[in-house]
Amino acid sequence: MKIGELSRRTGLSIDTIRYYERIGLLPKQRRAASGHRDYDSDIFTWIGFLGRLKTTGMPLSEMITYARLRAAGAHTAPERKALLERHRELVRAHIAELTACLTVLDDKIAGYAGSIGQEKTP
Amino acid sequence: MKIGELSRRTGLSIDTIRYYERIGLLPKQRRAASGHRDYDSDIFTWIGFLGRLKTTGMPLSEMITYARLRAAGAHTAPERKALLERHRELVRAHIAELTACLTVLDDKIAGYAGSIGQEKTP
DNA sequence: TCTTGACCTGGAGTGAACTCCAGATTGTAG
DNA sequence: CTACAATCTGGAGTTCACTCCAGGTCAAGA
Repeated sequence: MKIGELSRRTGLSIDTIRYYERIGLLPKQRRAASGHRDYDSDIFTWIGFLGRLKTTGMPLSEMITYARLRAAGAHTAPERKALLERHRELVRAHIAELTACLTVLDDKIAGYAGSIGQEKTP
Repeated sequence: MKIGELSRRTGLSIDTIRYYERIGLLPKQRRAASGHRDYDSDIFTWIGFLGRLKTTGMPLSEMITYARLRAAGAHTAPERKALLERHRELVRAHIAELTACLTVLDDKIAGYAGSIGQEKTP
């Protein structure tokens, strides 16, 4: 699969894919004779996982750390596990924070519902 | 209250407070004779609310929209309410997304737990 | 009064994560 | 073979949300 198709199928722009490769998030890709990058479908698993990390707010720098550990081999598994566990705690905390904010939003909106036409709340 | 104290009590840096004023998130502040900004404690409510919006991922540009509507008077209440309702939906969606990712993380971590020492998972 | 710390402004600089560009190849449909 | 679409590289540019700086004014304690 060429980069254009990978882009279409992952939603990442072509530039982003090349950028991720440059910074070490994606492996230095094997090239076709033409010099064009040639991907096989294994890449979807990895890109999908990176997407999860990204969605949950992990900075690229930390994903790169993870990618490097992964590339370094099986003996880094404990470190990777620890990294994910730390991240999981952050995500949990973030969800809790968002949930609390949601309540505040609800209250605020409820306040507007009651006061439209003559309100004065912040 | 002067800007230094406000900074200490809100956790926003002095520069950030001035920046927020410049971009219209905080009102053009009344000054003491010295020219120094002079805040009263009403500001905490507003800054606190902005903090909620920020935590939930609202971009500054949209907070500015909200701030402008608020400053324009009570007749903008319906618009503000609609803005918050739209935002609330985004937050809900985001929480759902994070929760789903959390499950993936859990699985991944569980996978590591079972395979440390001889694994080969992504 | 002197000094030190807080505050002022306008503007430049920063880091994160892309995004775009020029100029050169390569691949492919007609 | 021609034209045009896709890809390549290295590097510059963009957006967001701050953060820092220079050069100056103001204030409060010894």
